[in-house]
Amino acid sequence: MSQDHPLTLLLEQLQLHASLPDEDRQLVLDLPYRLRRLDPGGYLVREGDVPTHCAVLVTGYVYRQKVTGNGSRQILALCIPGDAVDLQNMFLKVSDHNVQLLTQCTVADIPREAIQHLVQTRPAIATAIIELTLVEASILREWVVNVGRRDARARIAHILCEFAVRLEARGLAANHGFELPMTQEQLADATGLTSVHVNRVLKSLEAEGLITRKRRQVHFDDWRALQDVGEFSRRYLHIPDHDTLAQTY
Amino acid sequence: MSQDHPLTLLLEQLQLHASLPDEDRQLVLDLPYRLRRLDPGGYLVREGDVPTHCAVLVTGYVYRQKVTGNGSRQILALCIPGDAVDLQNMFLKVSDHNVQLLTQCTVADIPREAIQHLVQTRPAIATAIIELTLVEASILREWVVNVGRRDARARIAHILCEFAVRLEARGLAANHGFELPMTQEQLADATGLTSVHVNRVLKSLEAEGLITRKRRQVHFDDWRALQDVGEFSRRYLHIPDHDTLAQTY
DNA sequence: CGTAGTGTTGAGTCAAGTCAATGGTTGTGG
DNA sequence: CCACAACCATTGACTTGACTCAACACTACG
Repeated sequence: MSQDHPLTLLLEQLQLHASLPDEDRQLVLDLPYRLRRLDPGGYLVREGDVPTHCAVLVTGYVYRQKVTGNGSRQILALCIPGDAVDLQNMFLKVSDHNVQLLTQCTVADIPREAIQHLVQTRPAIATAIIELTLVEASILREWVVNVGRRDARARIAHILCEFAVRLEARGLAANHGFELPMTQEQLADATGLTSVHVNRVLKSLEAEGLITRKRRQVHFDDWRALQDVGEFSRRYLHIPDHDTLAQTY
Repeated sequence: MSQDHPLTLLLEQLQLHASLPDEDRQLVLDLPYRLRRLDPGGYLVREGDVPTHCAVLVTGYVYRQKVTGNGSRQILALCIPGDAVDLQNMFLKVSDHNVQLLTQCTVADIPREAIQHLVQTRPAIATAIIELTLVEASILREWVVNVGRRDARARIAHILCEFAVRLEARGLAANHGFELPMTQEQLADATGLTSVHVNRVLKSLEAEGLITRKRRQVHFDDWRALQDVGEFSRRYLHIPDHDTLAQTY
């Protein structure tokens, strides 16, 4: 399995809970795909679309979002490299939300039929996809809690913790610090706050010595305290314990 | 397919997007199960559990919930008859949330292995389960929007609309009115509000002629207006259009 | 008929929002 | 290399939707 095959991270993610048979592994890597390079702010999927491809994120970040009647936006999820961005659209007819680029990205477009065929013929892959989808649902449940029942400090601390642990688990973050490519407005849209208030909370977290910010770089000066503020527990991410990298958190 | 087989509603739900082969249908109905009757307030699943069965709701309602550090509770989803309550636990090791009974319920417990075996051997069933899971994720996304970006009036209107349409789609609600078996406190926990505020909002919706309440019975006097207040659109529920009952909404 | 769980109401408070201005950074083109 | 533009971050003053606290009313049920 060559390290620079664009679907390597996807394959790793599919094997997070149980490793696949050799043959299945090869079939995933043999999936037909076409690489695209896209700029920040653009859309990968729009609500109401009837897509024919599944985009797998190779590099960069995207987020899922919905816009409400009064024009405000809610960010629903962050996708990191290796995530299959529109599994929903492979199996449901119409997209129910938008997917927008956070950074410049490389995505691999895989035809809908190729994925469906794998699911039809490879039970282990079908199971792995079910698991992926269930983990995504679990994260969404935690977001409902975050936005519904935590105050601004806890919301922001929590989302910082989540992002760090997920990146770390996929080998994409340095220890106790990472590049957070979100503006404060995007952070606000992810936490159900306003950008003004996000700013105040970030500054207060920094003033209290929990984090340091330099550019978009965030460093955790007191990881334990930040977890406490955000009531963060890794359980809902369903990252297996044998993943030693993630254990450093 | 006998109408009073306890798994009939589950089977219908699995076939919401594509009908299953006859053989698969029979295999679903032949799943081994054990019926249990449980009282309101009890727990079906607790966070941290390692369950061995999948509970399918036959009658009654349950909800998913999580409790935060300061003791407040967030309701994450409502399950109605026909829902497979712990699919997550069939494929992930540990439960990440609690499931609590809203009303008295009858549940059918199906052994974990029986479900997994079906998924391994019946591609059409695996696909149907993926679809179910994706719809559940879509509903969760809408809940994040609801709690993150809508005011109290809209949140409550929205959840009333959702519940009504889902019940209707499964043939469980009368036209433009239904039994809402939730206390105002539970409604508050589902919308990220307090019960006091829920009370005020419900009264104001009633005063404006959008709904009528009698006991726990809710009637929609102005369905269109209620949808507008809640910015409700059925799309995210992914209920196929050919479902004529749901069309009345 | 008492008790426990809900629902209802009012008064006062507060976390977060709004509005509006200022300051910093980055990138671009002259 | 500088000037300008666009975008983002920061700050202060003020407002407000929702919360808190606390009392009281209703209903169901043993």
